[in-house]
Amino acid sequence: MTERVTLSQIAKQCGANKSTVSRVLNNRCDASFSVQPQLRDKILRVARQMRYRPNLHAQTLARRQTRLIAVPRLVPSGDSEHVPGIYDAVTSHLVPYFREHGFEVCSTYYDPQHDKTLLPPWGVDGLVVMHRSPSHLIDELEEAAMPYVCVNCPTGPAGHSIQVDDTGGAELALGHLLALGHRRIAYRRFRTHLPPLHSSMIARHDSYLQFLSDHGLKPVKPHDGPWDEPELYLRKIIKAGATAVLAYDHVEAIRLLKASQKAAVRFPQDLSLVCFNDEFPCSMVMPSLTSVALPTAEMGKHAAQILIEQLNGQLTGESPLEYVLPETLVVRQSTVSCTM
Amino acid sequence: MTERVTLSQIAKQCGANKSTVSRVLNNRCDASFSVQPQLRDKILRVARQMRYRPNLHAQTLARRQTRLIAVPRLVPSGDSEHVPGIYDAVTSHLVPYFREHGFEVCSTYYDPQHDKTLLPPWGVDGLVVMHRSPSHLIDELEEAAMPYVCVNCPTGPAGHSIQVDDTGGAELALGHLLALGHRRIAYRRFRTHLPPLHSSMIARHDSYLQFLSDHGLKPVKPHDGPWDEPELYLRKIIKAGATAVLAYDHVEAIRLLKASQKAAVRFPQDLSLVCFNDEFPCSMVMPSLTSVALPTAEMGKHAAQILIEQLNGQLTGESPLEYVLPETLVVRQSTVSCTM
DNA sequence: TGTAACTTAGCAACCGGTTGCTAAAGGGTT
DNA sequence: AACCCTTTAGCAACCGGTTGCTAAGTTACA
Repeated sequence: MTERVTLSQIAKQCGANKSTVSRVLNNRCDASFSVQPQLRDKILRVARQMRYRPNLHAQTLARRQTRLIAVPRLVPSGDSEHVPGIYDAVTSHLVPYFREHGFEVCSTYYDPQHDKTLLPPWGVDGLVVMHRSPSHLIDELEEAAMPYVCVNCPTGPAGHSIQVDDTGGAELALGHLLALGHRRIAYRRFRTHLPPLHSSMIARHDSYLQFLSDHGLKPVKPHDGPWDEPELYLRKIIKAGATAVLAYDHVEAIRLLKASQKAAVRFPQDLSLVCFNDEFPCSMVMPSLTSVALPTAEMGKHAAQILIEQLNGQLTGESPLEYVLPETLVVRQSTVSCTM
Repeated sequence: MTERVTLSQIAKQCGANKSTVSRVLNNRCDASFSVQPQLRDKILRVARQMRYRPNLHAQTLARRQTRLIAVPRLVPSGDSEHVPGIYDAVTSHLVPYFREHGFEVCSTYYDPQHDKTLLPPWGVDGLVVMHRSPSHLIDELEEAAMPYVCVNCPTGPAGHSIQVDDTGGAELALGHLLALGHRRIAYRRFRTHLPPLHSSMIARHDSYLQFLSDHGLKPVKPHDGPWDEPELYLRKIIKAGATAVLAYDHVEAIRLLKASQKAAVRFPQDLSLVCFNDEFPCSMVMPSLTSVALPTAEMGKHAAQILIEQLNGQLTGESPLEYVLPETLVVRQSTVSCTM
């Protein structure tokens, strides 16, 4: 770390004591402290001249609070292509809100392979967790009494969380298809053989089954079990009479789009397509994708709000908050009336 | 900040002095210090039992170094859709490398609207800058003698940097088109009326002009000046006889793809398409995009390497390093032989 | 037995701020 | 002039570690 201007240096310059300088710069003019305008101005001037920037480590040590929020980010393992989820969207809404309230935000990097904690080695006042994390890591947060809020991922027993209503989103999407006359609706699951990485993998699939059952429809196979390559999957569901597909996310949807040529399926004429996650490039592909938008702005804002309240001690004693935010449907070109 | 176990508490538990505990936990057994195995083990055991985690702020203060690297990230302004560049790809390669060398990495958020510095308010040992930043911010880094390395963006007079060879990349792309028989090659500029946000906007365009000129070809208008909507742009270049397009980035390319229907152009039959940035979803759109891949892994690794060497004082006195890394061409479906 | 040399561990200052408490200076009143 | 109150500002301890130096205890050797 490069050497910086310190309080004492400023104090010496001004012929004052560093405690005075500290109080002036922090505007600590309570009943027990005051300065003459003359000295005050001099201190402020000198500090600006010397480009004084307080050492946050020292401040943290003395104040016992950092006003720093960590947002752990998953380090992508291996050389897999970076596929964007909603992390960035939510984070970008989180940051300004925290800043308005005097908190800084930093992303830390959590590598499931190596890291044994979500907590950064430097102190923070709180965390916003956006990835499903091993429960012992969440437990650790609670043991350490570290304020945190989970966004779109499972929380611990005492943790507040922001969830999205995937069931409602699925209903919007499926209702839309139903209204367009579709009766044979398939579900395209997430691209992995691994056990569910995220609760949405279960929620979206379950909601699919529930909705169909509620409306007297039968699921189109395959909707679970082993993962088929896109082309094979399309052939299977077409054979099974599907006229529409609900995809786990935009990436799956885009892969289906791509496989359509080989599988001799035309979107949307032969098959309508809806997906979760209205993120790039949903609006830019051809046909543009009808998709369920997660309320990323709201998620970010509420998460920040809850965490700030926690930090201000306004949420003690209450039972954990769980906000469930609605999703919305953005209709585009990939869904059309059923012609079958 | 929640209260944590401190050195002194451990020391008291062990009936030892905190300095001894500190040295044991940090394995400081130089010539001037040693402990009996018995005490050593006890300290280690108690520390583990009490789940001791050193306070990094205190350590930083005492050691005068943080072993923390900041990677500023642009806060997207307004509600614009998050469009991924290569930031994430590079960062994900940066992190493991730094960690292997004992450094932690955090992303900080830089908001051009409000922030007057790239430096986070807490101390860091160095920065990896990946966004074109106002030059006075870079100057500030140099004045503060803060080690930094710029990746794919302009650096200050004394700053090391990692650049990519956009000219080479353009030559690969254009050479590929040339080999396929294309002679009327258009260039699709970045989607903004603003002055160049990034040097690549100039470099790629210039390289385009240079290559054509070198090979006795004429640019297809419009390749600069006001930005046209994708559809209008396509109509214009088709009218001008274009058989291929080089796009500034994958987002532009995808937008062109989308506009093709309205503009009555077929990719790749009527128009071949190459773009810079081989990122999601280049391989997943239809037709998949022939694209120039930036060496994100290499960029991350070299950036980390240079910064670590700087931090170790191995790079003093030398003139600034500038690594220029080659780009590679990934040929996919969007480019075919010219049939005109 | 005295002493040099080595091992083991503690003292205390320091990193750069913050803050409770106290002291000095200034002003007003009796 | 003595006294009290208020304003102004400094002293010093503290936050939780790190580290140079020193002290106590052991062993080795003359």
